[in-house]
Amino acid sequence: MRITRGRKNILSVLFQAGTPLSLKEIYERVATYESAPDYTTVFRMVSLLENLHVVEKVNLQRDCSYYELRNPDEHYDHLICTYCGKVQRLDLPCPLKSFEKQLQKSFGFQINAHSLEFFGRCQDCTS
Amino acid sequence: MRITRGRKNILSVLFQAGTPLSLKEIYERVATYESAPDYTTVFRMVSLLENLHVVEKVNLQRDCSYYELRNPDEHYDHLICTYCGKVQRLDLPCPLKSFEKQLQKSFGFQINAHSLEFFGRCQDCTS
DNA sequence: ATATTTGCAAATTCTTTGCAACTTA
DNA sequence: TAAGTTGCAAAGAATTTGCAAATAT
Repeated sequence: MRITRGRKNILSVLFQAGTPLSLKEIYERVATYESAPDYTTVFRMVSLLENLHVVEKVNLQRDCSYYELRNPDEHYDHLICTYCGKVQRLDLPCPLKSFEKQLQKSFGFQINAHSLEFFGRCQDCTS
Repeated sequence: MRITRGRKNILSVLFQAGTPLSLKEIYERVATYESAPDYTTVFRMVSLLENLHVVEKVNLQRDCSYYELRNPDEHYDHLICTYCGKVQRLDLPCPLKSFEKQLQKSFGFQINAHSLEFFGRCQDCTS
């Protein structure tokens, strides 16, 4: 696998984002760089990164998929404000670790991953 | 709002399902009934029910949306087997109630809903 | 009779693929 | 040069809408 200029730029966009981005958003942001890759290239690059578990798909209950960088051993849960649209990562230790062990025991279900998103109203939209 | 035969049938399919269904699946199942509604009707009915909070959209990380009946005051988390595709409802008290309160306090984020799905290998696929 | 609901066809939008041209090691 | 990568165009698929005909109250 080759590290081309375009790919570096896509990674750079993802790295700077701090919040999940749609393919369209990645494409638009990367378009401001030199040698901007085309939409298909963004799609293929993100799919590749997803297969390598470097990028994770996040479901924001909108009309397309969103993606964010992750570490192989770490993943994020999210707080999604349905009023202003802001998406925050939940920077707390995931509350489901022990629950997952319990599930494993009671149901014999071996858990490899979970997705957890909270929807509501953020501080700015409450006050 | 009128309770037509077609709508009754759609509700009946959802009621009997016990697991989230895609629009296509609902359409196919309802097609075995008398006076089967067309796909668009299924779409519109399910959208309507979703707006009324009678039906909830579930993200199974597949290529389309899935829907299931819910009670106004209750909702389901899911165990999704990525080997055989089986989807089980999690019939345990949701482990996030107290965590949500904590979030409310520490982040000032007022939570209205969450989606929680576990992915892994079910008992049948482990043995 | 009036308002709602339905079916069909077609538009939209997101996602994905084929292939020839182009790079990069 | 040989393999991987890119762009363009177009295909596929899920979702959504317009509108006239049909139906329920």
